Amino acid sequence: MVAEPADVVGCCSPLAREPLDAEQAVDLSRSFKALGDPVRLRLLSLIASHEGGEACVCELTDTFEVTGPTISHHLKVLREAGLITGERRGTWVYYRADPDALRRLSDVLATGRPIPA
Amino acid sequence: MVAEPADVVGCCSPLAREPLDAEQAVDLSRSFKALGDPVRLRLLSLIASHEGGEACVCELTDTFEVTGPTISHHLKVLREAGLITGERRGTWVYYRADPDALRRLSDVLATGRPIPA
DNA sequence: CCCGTGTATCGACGAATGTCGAATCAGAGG
DNA sequence: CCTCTGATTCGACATTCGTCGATACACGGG
Repeated sequence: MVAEPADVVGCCSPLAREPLDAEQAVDLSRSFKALGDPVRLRLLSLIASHEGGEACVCELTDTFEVTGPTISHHLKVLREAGLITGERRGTWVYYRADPDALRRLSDVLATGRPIPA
Repeated sequence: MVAEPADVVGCCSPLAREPLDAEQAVDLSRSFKALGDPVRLRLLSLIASHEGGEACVCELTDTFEVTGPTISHHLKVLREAGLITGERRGTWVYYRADPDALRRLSDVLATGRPIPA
């Protein structure tokens, strides 16, 4: 069994407490890289802030200037980074954000502050 | 005067509260992209966790398998993303992490949780 | 003033990335 | 069964990125 990201990083390991080892860094950088594109960041935000916690792809496409295939590509990147999950219901596909994944990344960057219990 | 990132994003605007507009997204994605490389993530962590809150470039170079110019390049990327600042003191250059920048990114990802005061 | 050492910049190159149009797959409904 | 619509995959292309060696810059010390 491969270690989950959560196992590797731990629940409360801010970047500033101790140096990341190479493996942790590779793991985390994959997630941050997924956030390193404006379209993906907006997609994630649209999904996470959407009523009901999920959004249909058809609602996402109209917001951007890029084509459908490009949206699809970005959703795949977010999905493979573990930041969102997708589910098909009939004709439409709905995506929702993974709060645990976001929180994990947030905690890594939370320097200096005590981690809320 | 150009708006600072902190002004654009606000101090407590998580991704999931409301959709990021295009400008915010471009701004934030630049920072996350800087974190989207394993070497840069380890560099940042080494700097942030180093005693005294700062680290000399000479101490960073030995940790990695990459050459000096490459380290220099990654430090530049982190610097231009506003995540670290560099200062020359005599022969050596010392870098330190910017806690505000890290906290700002952390807060953006802190979904659902109340922001600690 | 000239080295020697620590950093940074430059120029180049292969690999990865973002984007598109065309083609394909998945379901719903005649 | 056929077709229409929504979503993904495929193949291609220009751009960006990470890396290196060579070179240039900044200081401190003989």
